[in-house]
Amino acid sequence: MARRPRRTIGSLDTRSDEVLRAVIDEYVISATPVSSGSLVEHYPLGVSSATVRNILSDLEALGLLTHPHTSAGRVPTDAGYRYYVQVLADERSVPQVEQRMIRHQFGQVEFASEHWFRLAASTLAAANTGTAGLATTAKPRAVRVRHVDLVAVQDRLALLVVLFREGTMKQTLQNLPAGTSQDQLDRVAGLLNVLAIDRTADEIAVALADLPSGEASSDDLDLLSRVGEGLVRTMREFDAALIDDLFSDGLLNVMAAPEFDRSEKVRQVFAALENRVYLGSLVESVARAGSIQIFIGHENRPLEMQDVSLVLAPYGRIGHAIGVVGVLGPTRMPYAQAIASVEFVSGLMNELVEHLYA
Amino acid sequence: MARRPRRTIGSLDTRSDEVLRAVIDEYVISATPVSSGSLVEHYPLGVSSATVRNILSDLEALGLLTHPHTSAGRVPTDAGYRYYVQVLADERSVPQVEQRMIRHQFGQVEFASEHWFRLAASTLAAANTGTAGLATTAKPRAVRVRHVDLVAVQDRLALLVVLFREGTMKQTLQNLPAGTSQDQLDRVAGLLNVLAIDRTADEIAVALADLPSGEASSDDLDLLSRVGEGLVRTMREFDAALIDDLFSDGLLNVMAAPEFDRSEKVRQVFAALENRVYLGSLVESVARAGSIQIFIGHENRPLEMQDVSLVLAPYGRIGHAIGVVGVLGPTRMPYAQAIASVEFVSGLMNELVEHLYA
DNA sequence: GTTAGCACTCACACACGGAGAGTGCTAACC
DNA sequence: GGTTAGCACTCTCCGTGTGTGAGTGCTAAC
Repeated sequence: MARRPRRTIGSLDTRSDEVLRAVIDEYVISATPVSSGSLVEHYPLGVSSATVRNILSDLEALGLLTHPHTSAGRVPTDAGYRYYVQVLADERSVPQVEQRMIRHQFGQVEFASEHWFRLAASTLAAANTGTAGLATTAKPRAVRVRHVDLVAVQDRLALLVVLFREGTMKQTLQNLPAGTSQDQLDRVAGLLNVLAIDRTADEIAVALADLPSGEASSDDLDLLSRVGEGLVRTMREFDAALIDDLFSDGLLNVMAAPEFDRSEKVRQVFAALENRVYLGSLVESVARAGSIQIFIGHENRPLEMQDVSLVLAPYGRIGHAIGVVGVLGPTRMPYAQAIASVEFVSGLMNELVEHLYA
Repeated sequence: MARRPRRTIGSLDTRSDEVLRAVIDEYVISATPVSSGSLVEHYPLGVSSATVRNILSDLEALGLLTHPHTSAGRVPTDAGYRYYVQVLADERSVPQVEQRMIRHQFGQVEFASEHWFRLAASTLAAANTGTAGLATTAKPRAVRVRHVDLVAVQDRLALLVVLFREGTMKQTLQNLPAGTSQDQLDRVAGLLNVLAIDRTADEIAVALADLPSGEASSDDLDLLSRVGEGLVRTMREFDAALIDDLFSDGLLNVMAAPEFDRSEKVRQVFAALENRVYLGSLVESVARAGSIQIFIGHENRPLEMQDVSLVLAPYGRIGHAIGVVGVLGPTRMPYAQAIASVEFVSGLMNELVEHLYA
């Protein structure tokens, strides 16, 4: 299972790889520039610190590492992380014990999708120190109606509940003419079901336009077209959104990272998360790729997000509803672990979705 | 309309009041200790800085102000803010123009309650610089069923939709025996409606226990008691929660305040907001009081919240669903303005709820 | 009671200096 | 030729010292 294309960036020699891996692993833990000395001390490189220094300066020349200042250790660049992710990261997986624990938790939870998303987010947050977990609901392209329901809430007001074939649902309040009875609502709901079932917003709009109108129309038909329009509006609104709902957990973990000790930085991250347009575009591209995608630091367009990385994987069924789960953290993030946990959780969500809407 | 009990704390003389008000007003703007000099310069106190210094030291002796250090200006204490809020704050109200604008926005928004809460939160965030807006959904004590619906989602799975008399709704997925038809679901939904309507969880549980059971039970009755149990569970869970849903906006504004420039402080605030237990207790006490309540700094129990203040007002109908709207900010907060905007928005929410569930 | 004057205090900003960490280079070594 | 020991060099960090300015508290005069 070649998860990621390996060696797409020309590989370095083995020892350089080893040193780079050691630098990144060490830096991810310590969050301070790593020196040649600490490398030979903590990693079995089998050479002296002087040799390591030579290698480090080569890696720096390649743009994979930098130097805060002359007498400081080395820090990975975004390119360094990219190389690490692409070539160096060991393909690990979530330990069986944890897998069982997580599966168990998903089993425990009330059989309702919102809980799953929360759980996915919190599982991912817990699985990686210093990162936040993200989960979007599975967002279909153009939803089709499975079932429509109308319930009187008050004299001039009804709740319109729509269940979509793709497994999500929406509800909105609809204004009614005065004196509409629940009986009439039931009749109209029946008509609307026949008219709307298995159809998209556009198709329903066409069907509504074809209704006999004008003089010959009864009260029921009037109400039908009125409620139908509300239905179409609701569906179009839903279709237009790039992300339906976004659950996150562990943002506090991210704030705890030393790179975010000034609240100004934290603000940026939060502001970025509220930037649904960019997140939407990421979801889009992850869905299109159909596999786990990693966005590192400056690879993110918005300036506010150039200090963070995201590891995102799609779940759901292509052509149907697709959502994304993943983690967000500082660029200094345990990528190997993050990749493993994101892949596991997205696989799990896949199973759940499959099972639910088979 | 005596909104808050005035002069419950023994009043100082007029001039001391004026100076204290000036200190607080100035500090809220500048966020730096205010000196006697700047007071005489910016406020029409009609006395010299030496006199002001005397008054300041009196106010400090009373515990209403402090001193970061000898040669610094004065800073209000929590007690100072309390006195300000209780006695000094001018009873202002939101300007007519803004009121109209806000009403207009509420009118524009889709007639669905979730939007209102979001709008309430963002309105409150926008109305006060440096504070966040909060809104909880109206949470009834013990909900009663208005209508129940069952929709097949998949072979062994149905969506149970419950609409409560109090105006909220819940949905959950229910496991079914294999081979259950929508027809049967419709019949059972009919039975369940008869059994559950206008009843609380406990009452429904009793009614379910009274069902003819054992050998004589048909498939429908089996399914009814099964789904009924799910309904009771859902309702009990909902009843038990202190807060159903919490919307917030403008947390970024709070982070921008100079007192929160180190992310450690910000973390505390966020952690506190995730402490639903404490927030629930606040909501409880605001609901019981039936009027706007202010919680200043150390008046908050959790350590993490002793640097923030909350201004909260209830809305809804006592004995029915009650929710809370308000703002959260640093103790250095424009209280007069916050009070005005919170009272306006809670009034507005009241109107909306009244209109909806009259 | 109010105010001018003044001594006193203290944070803040800045410069200085030593210590320590870590590099880069060179020359010797294998 | 790659590897390594040795060493000079650089730069941050931290503690110390000092001057400056803001602001108070006190006193004595108004």
